[in-house]
Amino acid sequence: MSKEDINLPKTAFSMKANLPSKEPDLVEHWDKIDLYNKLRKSTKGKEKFVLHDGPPYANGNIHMGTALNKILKDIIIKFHQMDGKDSVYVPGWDCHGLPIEWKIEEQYKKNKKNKNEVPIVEFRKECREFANKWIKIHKNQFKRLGVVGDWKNYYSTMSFDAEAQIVRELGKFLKEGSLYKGYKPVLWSTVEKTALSDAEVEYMDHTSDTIYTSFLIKKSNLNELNNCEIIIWTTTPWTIPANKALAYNKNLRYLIINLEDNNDFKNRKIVIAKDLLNSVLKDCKIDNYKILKEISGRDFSGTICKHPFYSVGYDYDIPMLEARFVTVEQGTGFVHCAPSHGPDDFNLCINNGIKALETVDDDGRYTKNIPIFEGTHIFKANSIVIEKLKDLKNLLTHGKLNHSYPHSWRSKAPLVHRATQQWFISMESHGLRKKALKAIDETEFYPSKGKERIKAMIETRPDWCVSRQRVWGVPLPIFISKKTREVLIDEQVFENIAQIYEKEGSDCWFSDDPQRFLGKKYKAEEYEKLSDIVEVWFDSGSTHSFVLEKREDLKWPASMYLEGSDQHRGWFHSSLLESCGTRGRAPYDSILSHGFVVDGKGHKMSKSLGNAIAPEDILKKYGADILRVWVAASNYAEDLRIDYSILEQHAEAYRKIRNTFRYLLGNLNDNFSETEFEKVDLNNLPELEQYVLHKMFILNKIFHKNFKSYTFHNLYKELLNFCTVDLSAFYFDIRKDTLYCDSKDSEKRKNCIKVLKIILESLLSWFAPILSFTTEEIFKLINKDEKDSIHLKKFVRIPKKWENNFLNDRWSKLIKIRDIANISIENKRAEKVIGSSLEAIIKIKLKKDLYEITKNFDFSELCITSGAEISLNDNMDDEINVETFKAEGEKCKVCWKIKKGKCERHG
RNA sequence: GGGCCGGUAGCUCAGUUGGUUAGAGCACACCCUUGAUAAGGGUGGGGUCGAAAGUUCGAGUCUUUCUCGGCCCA
Repeated sequence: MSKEDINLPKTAFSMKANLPSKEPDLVEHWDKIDLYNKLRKSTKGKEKFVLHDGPPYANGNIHMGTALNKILKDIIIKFHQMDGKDSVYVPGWDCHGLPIEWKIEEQYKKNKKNKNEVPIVEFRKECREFANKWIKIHKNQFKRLGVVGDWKNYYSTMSFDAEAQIVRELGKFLKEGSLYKGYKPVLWSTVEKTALSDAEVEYMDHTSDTIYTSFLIKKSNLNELNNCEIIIWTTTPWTIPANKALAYNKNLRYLIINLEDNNDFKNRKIVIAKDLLNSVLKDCKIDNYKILKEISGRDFSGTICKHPFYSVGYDYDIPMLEARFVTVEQGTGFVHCAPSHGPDDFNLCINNGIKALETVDDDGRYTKNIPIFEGTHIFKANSIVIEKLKDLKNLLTHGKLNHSYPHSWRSKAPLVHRATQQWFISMESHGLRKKALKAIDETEFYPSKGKERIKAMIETRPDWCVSRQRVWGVPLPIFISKKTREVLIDEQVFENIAQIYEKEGSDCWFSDDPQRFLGKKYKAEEYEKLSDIVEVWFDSGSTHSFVLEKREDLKWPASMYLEGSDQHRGWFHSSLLESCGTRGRAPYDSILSHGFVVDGKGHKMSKSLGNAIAPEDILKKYGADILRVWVAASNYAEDLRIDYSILEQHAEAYRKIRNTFRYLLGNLNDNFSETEFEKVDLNNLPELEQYVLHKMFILNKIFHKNFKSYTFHNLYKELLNFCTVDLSAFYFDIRKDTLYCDSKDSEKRKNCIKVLKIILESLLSWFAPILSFTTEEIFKLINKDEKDSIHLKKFVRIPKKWENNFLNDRWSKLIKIRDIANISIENKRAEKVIGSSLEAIIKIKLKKDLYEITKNFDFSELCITSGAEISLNDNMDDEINVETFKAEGEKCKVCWKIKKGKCERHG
């Protein structure tokens, strides 16, 4: 007998995966066979599953987070496709916005070009080209990960039809009346008369005037506070005329103090934070005083003060508001709030129903909203304000402070926070908040905690500011009547603008005659054309309108939005508001959010820590399928850890799966044909095969349950355990004897081959969404049709009749006996009595119940020994007892079993 | 600083409404095999469930505090 006479496995499927070099060929293959359109044809007319792509920003190479996001999307899309749905995926990109503007400006700086001398249209053209360049790069990076989608017909927020639709969407808010003009502080340069972004700001030393001034309490819930005065400290005295509120911290302790020095404040009662007593005493040169009472910050709740200029035209209430940003680092433990002149102030005030006003004009002069001081330039106002406070006996002291202060990077002039005209979408005027909260309730969240997260944000968020004073974006389609100062609201105008953009994009807004946009109905000279652009969250929040609604191949609402958990405040949020405002419901049925990619210790990845891994490096070292395994095996509901040792572990698991396939292919000699599962004649199969089919029935059930709840890490674990525990260590090990040593026409062997084919077909379909490359590699090997793909297949349907709980019971008992036999064999092996288990025979003693079930069963096959005897023994402590003995006799040259006589199979 | 979420073997994950000695796979150690062979099989070791306190007959599971980490906000 030689090796040629037994049926050893043979396959072209290599043990070594070589993924980094093989995978790019498969990407090319999918391109060549036009897999995406084939998929569409294959499920044409079927129920659609639309995972609407959250557009990544077209800027910079992809990182692990992007890779995770795209792979997870691809896995889910493939799952639904193989489940029989028409699972459509149109990738998209977010293109407008500041980061790209910066990049272009940086290039200008390098080339010594001045942005202000470049026509806006030309500048925007460069931004557009920049975005296009990155879309191309991203596209290839995503395809390399195995992501299948409509790469030829992707969407972008800068496409002409997108820009047109964004105008139409804004028109809806304008028409409804929920888009209103308001004011919000931005960093402003009075020299350049322009708003500046954070990146254009330089911090330099600056000497500011400081004042301590007082606000008389008008009314308080705490009796002792009546007639007391709240002291504030500020480095911007010129903002005092714009004061609208005072802030305190409820967790601080405060003191009521009676002042007894001989000056304006003699016998006046002031309030300051306890921790700041000494610094206030020192700054204000207070020598004689008396502490009257210590109170809690909470006591200020409901307190109303008077403005220090109360008597000269500022006769409105100044409420005291609770704010966490109040600290005891410096000042008095109270902060004066001018909503028009500070972001903190603005947010606190808006949350308490106090809106910012236009208090200072473009040049830096007080407007008519500021009594007494109208027309005064704010940089000259400090001394005037200080004088006035002194006159009114409300100034404790004033001084100078040298500190770091924002300046313009260009003119080096000091900047101010100034409320400028902005455009807001109201959360309340047309019930947007209510609609959005209802929509959240009607949305399915994976994991479920996402629902609470977004709900809490919607409940408390202020009105949505949708305007920006930049150039790279969709222009706000707003004309204001020069006469009435009213906004022009006419659907025909919006539609006219949209139609122009559809043909040529939105650049023309900045270059063309306004009359073009107004049409014949209105005269351009009577209107002022806005030059603001729409903030980019409105762009991406509108993708559902110009992608889902507009495209024939998609549907509205989407089946799912899937992004990182930060998007509860981002895209999930803006899409919800946009859609609820215009269509009254969410643009998605479900939301899946994933955690962030962190390093092996759970720390965030950063360049400075040096713990970041680039997807590119993983692709080079392991291949995309290993990355896909990492995604599938990780619990995305939490943060996902990754480092090379974790990847190595997953690569190890991958090898196990690969070898499972190799065993199947080897024993089938790469000859594969699909099986009609329903037609499998169970009664003619050996029990072991029936048991394996039962196991597959159960696995299939678990598989679909986990698919339904999108818990892929559990699903993957079940598949892997099936390969390891049920196949490799059990079924495959036992059946090697039959496969290798039985003749090819033996019924038993044929039945085994039949089951191997079933397993191969099933595993290929189950693994295809995850191991997209490897399953395709195998599929190409066993399938003649070169234009076919595993991804065009459906999940196997496991017949209900494969379920066999009787066999399951029986075999779990048999396996228990096998486990005990293995321990016994291992003991003899340790004693060096035997080596291979085929050198052993086992004697099994069982109590009556087990004996009755198993007495006719051949344990030598199950335990891979040369012999096995079973006997009844009811007088044992244990239920099962197994003894191992060295097998006596001749070793069969074919099957290696040791028999006293001739081998019954091989003579 | 605030809000939300999380911490179970070296790693990835299970752990029902609180109820036996906390599970799986991988990794590790030892052994076997050399007919899945840069593979395969067997056996085994390994956890004070982030820490402390509390509720309870009983806590990985409930409560509080602390700690570490993440996201968002300031």
